[in-house]
Amino acid sequence: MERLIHGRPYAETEHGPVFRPCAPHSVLARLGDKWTILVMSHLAVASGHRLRFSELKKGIEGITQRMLTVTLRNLERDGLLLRHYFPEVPPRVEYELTEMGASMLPALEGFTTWIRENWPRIEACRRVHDEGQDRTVVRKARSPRA
Amino acid sequence: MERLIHGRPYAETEHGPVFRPCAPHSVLARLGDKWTILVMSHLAVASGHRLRFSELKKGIEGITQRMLTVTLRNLERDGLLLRHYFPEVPPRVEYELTEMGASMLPALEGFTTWIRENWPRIEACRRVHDEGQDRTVVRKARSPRA
DNA sequence: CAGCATCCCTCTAGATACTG
DNA sequence: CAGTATCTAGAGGGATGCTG
Repeated sequence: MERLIHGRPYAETEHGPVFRPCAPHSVLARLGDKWTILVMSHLAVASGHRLRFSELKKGIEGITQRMLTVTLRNLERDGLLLRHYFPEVPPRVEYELTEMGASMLPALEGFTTWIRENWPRIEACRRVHDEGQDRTVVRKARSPRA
Repeated sequence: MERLIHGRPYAETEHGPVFRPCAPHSVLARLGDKWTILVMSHLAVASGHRLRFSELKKGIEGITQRMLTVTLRNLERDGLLLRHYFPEVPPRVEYELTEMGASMLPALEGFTTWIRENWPRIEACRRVHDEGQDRTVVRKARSPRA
């Protein structure tokens, strides 16, 4: 028996529900990395929806050449991004979201709205929780991350 | 000047758009980790919307005690999860999503729908791309991850 | 039962140097 | 300009052992 809960497929078994090994996870993991969403967002708002490597690098504070390259290659591999190479001297490369890539951000919009609305509360919860931990001993914060 | 694009705030500068240091990223990074969504999904569909530690462990294939504990503590820290401790012998602990936690999965639904619809295409793109790389030399696939 | 503590290994991101 | 190659520090995650 296959059902959907919150858009996720799962099977009902005798031991309770079991969720699928999770195709969504692979996508969420990609989005959860440090630079992917920033790159996609910049391409989405760019005039002509295209940007050169150096324009992306300038527009994204703190990204290194290497990480920009890696992020772009991963997006290209997933079919979310096109790479246009112009063999000039000096070389010019332009990046552009594919149709699928461009359709992803609007699909995410409902969730980003939720995040914006709930973020202050999440932050407040973290502060309260972390203070409660800091009795007499300084402990490592649990995955600060960002 | 502050605007919204796809639900994300950004500022228009003389050098082009600059996105905020990204509150959403911290949330997406949490969701992108290996177990968080599985834990939340199980709690969402559980009868009574509560599960014991051991029930979660049994319901999530492959998770270790340590990772389940870490995941639960992180969710608790963010105010997405409540921990109910019953000082019996042997001890019993039940976990339950908070109102905020329960509201997160429905907010994510639009996006998980997008993922389900586009996942086959993403997979196909990856296969094609990876084959194109495998000329004469076997290279490491770029972040297989899942 | 529901954990915490510890060890260890892998993978990632960042820094740096070099190149077509 | 737009990368690639290499090195390293640190986080994430698994295995194991111990405990209130």
